[in-house]
Amino acid sequence: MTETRIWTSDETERKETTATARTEPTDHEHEREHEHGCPECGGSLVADEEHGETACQDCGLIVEENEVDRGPEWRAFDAAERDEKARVGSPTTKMMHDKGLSTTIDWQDKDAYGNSLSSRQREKMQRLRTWNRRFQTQNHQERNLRQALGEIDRMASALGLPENVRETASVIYRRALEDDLLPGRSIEGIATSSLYAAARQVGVPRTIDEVARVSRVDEDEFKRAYRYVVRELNLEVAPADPVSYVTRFASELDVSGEAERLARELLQAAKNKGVHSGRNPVGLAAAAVYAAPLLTNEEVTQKQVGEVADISEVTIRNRYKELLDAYEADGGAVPA
DNA sequence: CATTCGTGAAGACGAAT
DNA sequence: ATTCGATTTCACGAATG
Repeated sequence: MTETRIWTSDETERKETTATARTEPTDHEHEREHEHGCPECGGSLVADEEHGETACQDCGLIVEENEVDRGPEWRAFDAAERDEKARVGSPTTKMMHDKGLSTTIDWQDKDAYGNSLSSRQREKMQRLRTWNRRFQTQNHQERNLRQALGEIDRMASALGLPENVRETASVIYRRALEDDLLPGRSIEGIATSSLYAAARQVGVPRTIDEVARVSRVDEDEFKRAYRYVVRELNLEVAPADPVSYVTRFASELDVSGEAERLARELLQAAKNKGVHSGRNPVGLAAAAVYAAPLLTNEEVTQKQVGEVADISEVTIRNRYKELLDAYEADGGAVPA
């Protein structure tokens, strides 16, 4: 059996039609590829930047999906060489909905010049179409993914979350998609939930409020979706560690490093005494960040802490006493 | 005057029925 | 689906500095 070379690049059709109606001027650093017309009907192509796809205005054919353009990693010195090299893809990543690979296959058994194909070739095309259809039935899901991953990326940036959180969020979202959790739910909600869960799993949690603020869904829907996702996916999301909020709250309040260290100790003591169970971790962190400066004679009001942590003053009051008690009982020397 | 503290009513949530 | 228990929040007033 002869080896079939599937990486040949000649399905790249490059009709040189005059530049068609682009809805917007080329505003990105890199030049885009679709100045030619639609291969299906010849209609003009429209690049939809938001969804990252290029579609035909007339027949709706999606010519190129997932245009996450990271720029070519090659150089071409003339047109021929460009054609030669131009089909290399972007690096694949889980953050791209189809890892950058997708194809469209015509249903007609004709070649590019309109001639009929041999039976052998027809058979081959049939096989290819079968597979392609499988991808296309996933297409609506892929659309979801594309939009969702974009959202995840946007929110993660807004929250200053590192790359690995986005990757994790992508994985979670994919699982949700595969398990058919989406029907009846909003993409936004699930995407937001994925990100929130990912942040917690990776150990850099954000509060529900923080996440909800950058999300397009309201907080209630977000929470509902989150619980749903966690339950259905059996995600093991340990209660957030209060300590992981301390640094952020402390720096926003400009408390001393000494106080911040003390806050961690308070929380550690609380954990040792088991005072923390059932309580809102954010509340604990807030209380610690309020209590610690008191012990080091710094000025921080409940109100200030409450604002940066989105926790009511009442809760801080209730918590920080418990923290101090636990700290004392745990052997910490409490300065008067 | 601002901040802290305590209280009861009310809402939200998870677990159990 | 409802009920129950615990937690959190809100609103208020009192005490403290």
